[in-house]
Amino acid sequence: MEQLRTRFAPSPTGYLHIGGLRTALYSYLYAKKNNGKFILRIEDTDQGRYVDGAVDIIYRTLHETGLDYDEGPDVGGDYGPYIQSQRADEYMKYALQLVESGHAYYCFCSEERLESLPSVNGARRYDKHCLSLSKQEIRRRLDDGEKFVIRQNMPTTGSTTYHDAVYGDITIENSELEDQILIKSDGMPTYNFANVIDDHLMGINCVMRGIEYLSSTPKYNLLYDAFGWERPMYIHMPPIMKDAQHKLSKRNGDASYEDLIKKGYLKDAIINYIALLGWSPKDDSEKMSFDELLAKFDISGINKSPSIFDPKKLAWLNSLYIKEMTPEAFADYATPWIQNSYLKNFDKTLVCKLTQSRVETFAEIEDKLRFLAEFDKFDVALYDNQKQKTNADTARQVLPLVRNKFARVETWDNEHLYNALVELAAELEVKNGKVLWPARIALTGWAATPGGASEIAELLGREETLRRLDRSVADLG
RNA sequence: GGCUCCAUAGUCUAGCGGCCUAGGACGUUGGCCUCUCACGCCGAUAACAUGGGUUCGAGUCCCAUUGGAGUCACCA
Repeated sequence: MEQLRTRFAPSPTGYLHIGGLRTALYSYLYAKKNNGKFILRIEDTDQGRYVDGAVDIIYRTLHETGLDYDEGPDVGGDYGPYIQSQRADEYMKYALQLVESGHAYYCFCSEERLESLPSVNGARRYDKHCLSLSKQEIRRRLDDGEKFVIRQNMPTTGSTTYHDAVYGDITIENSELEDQILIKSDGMPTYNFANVIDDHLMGINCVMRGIEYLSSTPKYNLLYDAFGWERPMYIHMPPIMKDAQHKLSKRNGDASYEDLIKKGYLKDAIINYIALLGWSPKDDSEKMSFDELLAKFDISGINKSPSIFDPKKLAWLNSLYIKEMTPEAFADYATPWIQNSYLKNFDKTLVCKLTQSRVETFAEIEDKLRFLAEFDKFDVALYDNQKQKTNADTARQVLPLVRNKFARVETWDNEHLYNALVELAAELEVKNGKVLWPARIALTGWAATPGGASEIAELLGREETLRRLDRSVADLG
């Protein structure tokens, strides 16, 4: 059997979007599942939209996420070059072949004439005006150096049907098809044309892409037919939405892969989550490693309807990946966030210990412990706690004793500090909560904190702990 | 607007005529655990868009309506 060859063909116009990444993911998974090849091709036929550095982002993101392509601009291959602007010469040749066979024709129409065309149902349609030009006239105008484009000559009757692996059979009336431009007046091919030529030349027999191409696929097929080439297998996928009405897009400032990484999402969680957007495994698996994804992926699990990107679920998945990291790995990954904030002045191991099970993204670490850096006067009502039976009055009695206990603690760590507090409670013949609660409030001024009084005291250090205790006692009057 | 496609809870989804008094997950929420919070564990909440068919039987098939998406560029 012929080897499966599929490709990811992005345009270097900026960051790699979540939708694009998912397309690459599915293509990669499907290719690998079938012992096929996954190819990267850069579609830069529109110089106007080229963004510097965008190509590098594509390479980097794909490699970082493990979507290693077998052939591509930076890794080579037998079908290169893999950048369309470097294959520019090829396209005209094929377009001319189509002109020769009558499947395409020269068009000299001016922009003004095009704009004057009547619009039908809200859309202007080219009227095949130049199709009737005589050979001599075309020759003459070409010799005169007139600007031209080459258009595909669509049949006006009949219909075109094709099969999509996700959406099934799709039929479109040929009369709906416009004589689209194949070669632009600057001599460059349009995306649609270059795509077909390159896919064929590169032996691509499986095309996976977004649903936005579903309705132009008949045009592609007509091109394949005109050349007498075999049509590829098509797998279109539904869009990823920001909400019910809007697609996720960089234009609206929606998160790209890089943004998510910067916010502290793990690449495994991102991949895992987007795999689940529009696809589901046969079983009920949710959290899946890359290898499990590879084992379970199947195009029959691809959904037909658009799915909305849910940051909450991504965050949940991310927290799962964070929790399963070893403390060392977590500390390692958290380093940039810690180093770039007030947290750099605190014990990293302790900071990590208190936050690993409490954050969904690394960016949250900073917020969770902000009381370490900011200790302002707080409302004494915080000492009120029904369950522990504490309030400002009980705090006033207990806090000075806590201070004294702490002052005498020799080894400043959680265990000793905790024992000191429990000991105090025992001496006073009260429940632990009666001293633990006010102690924590007095040290932080926060109703809820990661870790308890002793853990926070350990993090603050002896000096700062006693200082805060003194101040809180003073504030109680 | 024309054309194409889609339609299970707030969200992601399972379901391919009887196993569905619709399953899983996020979220929300009650409880347990607990030095508060978080984690973890146990429970709850909420859906087959509507109307017609077909069939002994419909979330599953057909049609219509409604809603949504995509597309209609010398952009990809």
